[in-house]
Amino acid sequence: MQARATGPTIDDVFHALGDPTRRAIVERLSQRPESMSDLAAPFDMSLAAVGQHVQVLERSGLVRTEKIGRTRTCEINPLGMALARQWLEARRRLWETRFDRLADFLGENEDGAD
Amino acid sequence: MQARATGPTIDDVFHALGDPTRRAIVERLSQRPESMSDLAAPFDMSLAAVGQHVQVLERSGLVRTEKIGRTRTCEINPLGMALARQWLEARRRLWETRFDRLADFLGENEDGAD
DNA sequence: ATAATACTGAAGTTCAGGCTTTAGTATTCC
DNA sequence: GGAATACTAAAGCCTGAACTTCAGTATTAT
Repeated sequence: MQARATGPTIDDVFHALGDPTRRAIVERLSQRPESMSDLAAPFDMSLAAVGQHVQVLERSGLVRTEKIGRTRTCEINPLGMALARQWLEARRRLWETRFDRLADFLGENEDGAD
Repeated sequence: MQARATGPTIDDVFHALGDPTRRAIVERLSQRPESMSDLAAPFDMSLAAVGQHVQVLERSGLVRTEKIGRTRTCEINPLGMALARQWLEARRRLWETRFDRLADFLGENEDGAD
């Protein structure tokens, strides 16, 4: 039955980044990959809880994991970050072109043009 | 009593962007400023609910509003977007330098290059 | 002045999501 | 083999946050 054939959505990404613990995990993994236990150690919560956060991050394309033997290693997945960045950039383009049009409008009605 | 003297935090911004309705609001406002009512119209929820979302967006620095007469006009505030973008960029720099160091390591142990 | 509009505040309801605990499974060590 | 390690799945608890409704204020229109 192959659920979740499609990749992560923008909603997945921003929902994942909305939680401070998950952002902290992303920050740590931005520096180096880590095992589940090492990753969980500094947090004031159970290993299981951190595991759940990692699952959310994985589904959102922000983290990639691989299990070797009995340890699972987690590392950053650029895909999720790219999705987030693209969304922000797209919005920025929109309101910047709005400002440009405003500037054009002000510009052509200024001075002795025409 | 002047609460909230300090500006919006990263947590405010990403929490705000974590909700799909609020992202939809940001998308609309990226195109043009709108009154509360106009903004709320297309959403399948009460005006009050949209108003609450706008408050969250305002506290997070993603939206700016101004009340003139009895209508409140909402528009994008670049500050929040900038905060989000900065956070993403900072993480990206981290793991990219990690990759660079890896590349350097591989490079210096390869071929005769120096 | 009265009515209509455009919000705004407050209180209550509901539910998703973050956490815990417990009980597993798979792997490595001795 | 048995004991320790490293997760993982499942169940339940609990809080925060999203939404509603309703009542209230300020502004504009007639």
